[in-house]
Amino acid sequence: MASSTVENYLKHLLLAEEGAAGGLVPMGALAGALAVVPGTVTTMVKALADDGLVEHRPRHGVRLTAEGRRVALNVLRKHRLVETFLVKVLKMDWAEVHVEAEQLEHALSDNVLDRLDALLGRPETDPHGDPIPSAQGRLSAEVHATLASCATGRPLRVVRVTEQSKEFLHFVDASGLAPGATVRVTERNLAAGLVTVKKSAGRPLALSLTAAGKILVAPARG
Amino acid sequence: MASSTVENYLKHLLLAEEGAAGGLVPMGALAGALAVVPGTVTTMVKALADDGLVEHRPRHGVRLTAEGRRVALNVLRKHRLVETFLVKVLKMDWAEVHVEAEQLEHALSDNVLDRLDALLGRPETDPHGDPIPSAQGRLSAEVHATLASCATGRPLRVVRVTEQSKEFLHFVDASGLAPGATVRVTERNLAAGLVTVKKSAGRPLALSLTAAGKILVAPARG
DNA sequence: CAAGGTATTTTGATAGCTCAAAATGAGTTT
DNA sequence: AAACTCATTTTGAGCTATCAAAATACCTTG
Repeated sequence: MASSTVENYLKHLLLAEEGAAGGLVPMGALAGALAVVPGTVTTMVKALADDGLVEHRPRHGVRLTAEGRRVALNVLRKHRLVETFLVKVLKMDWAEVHVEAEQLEHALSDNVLDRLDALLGRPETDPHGDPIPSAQGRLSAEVHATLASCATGRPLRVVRVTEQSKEFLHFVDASGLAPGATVRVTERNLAAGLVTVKKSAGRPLALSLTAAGKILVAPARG
Repeated sequence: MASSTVENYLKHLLLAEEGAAGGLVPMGALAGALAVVPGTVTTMVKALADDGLVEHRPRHGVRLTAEGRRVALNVLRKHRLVETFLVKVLKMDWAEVHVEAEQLEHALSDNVLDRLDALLGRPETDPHGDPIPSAQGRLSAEVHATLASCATGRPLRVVRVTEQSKEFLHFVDASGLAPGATVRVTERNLAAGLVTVKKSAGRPLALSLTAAGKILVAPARG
């Protein structure tokens, strides 16, 4: 069994690979994600490479092997299903479940996982709209537009929020921008780095481009 | 935060104290329960004593301090509530939940614990009939008779099964002796080390005294 | 091309938990 | 009392995961 440390390295590597050029993740990026110093990552990555879980290109970066990816997807599946359970069944605040799932994902057996999945009706996304890897290790790679990239006018449905911090999620919730909400971009001011959005029944709301970029959307009523 | 190793030491110490003469648990007993060598226990217990979680009487044994007991009860509460959840909500086999709970008990926050408790309707016992410590750390100390100690004839209700092994629990289940069942002791043969029991609608069943001693009962319709 | 800057790797240590095996203590047994 | 037995403790070592800080490699800039 992979220790929870190993599981965390692989999970963060998987997350970092999405959108990393060439799939090679720099050691520093991984160190940052795991909140450890770079030297520690070098040491651990070499051990993971010995176990065939990652491929290490010295001084360039690291990437998952097929086997490492398999393990990482299973951990991510646990994480997202646990989050879904905590929100749907235990009625917890979606801003709090990330930290809880961070612990539970390493303690859940595949057996319990599958029963949880069945209880929840085999959901495809978690409360943040993040896709849940299937038991077979398939991860939806749908690409979405963001509130920062959309033209003004058209109605949009929020489908995903790609940031786990409590503060940001509370803000999104309070602004009525959680997944499922319908909004319209009313104004984009790239120079000022601002976009303004409006819910059908609400006052306009200004967002930084950075914040808006974390809110993924799809055309509404498609 | 106590590491899961520390939590395990304290939990097993709590379990071992029940029924230990003078409340002092010999180092060897703890070593056996934790499946580590005695030297390891000596080392760890000294560290726990430094942290004020246990009291170590060298060459005699160890016992929980008030603080250690508080932590241990919280872990035991998590363990038993998780077991209850796994059986009641996820419909898992009661013979399998012990090992699962062994992992999950260390990953569950107090917050999640309380919501789980509420979801389950604040149960007082787990699926094996073991009492669940309250959030305030109160543990029911009810003493029960066992199938090995009861006189023949009177109707008895199984209230608790004090053994976690898969094999034993499967046997108990298959024999219809799970908590809630009603039985009668029909014969006791101390010389042969056997008791025979009978369910209202069933054939007689022979049990060793050892096995019968693990099945706790109360007078039926009392 | 030499000089700098930055990411990465190496080195030396440490904390937590464990084992094997030798040493010790304490209570019998003879 | 001397010898024996058994639990406990001590000693020396190893593994995993971490850090701080020095060394190294690579890329860019002057």
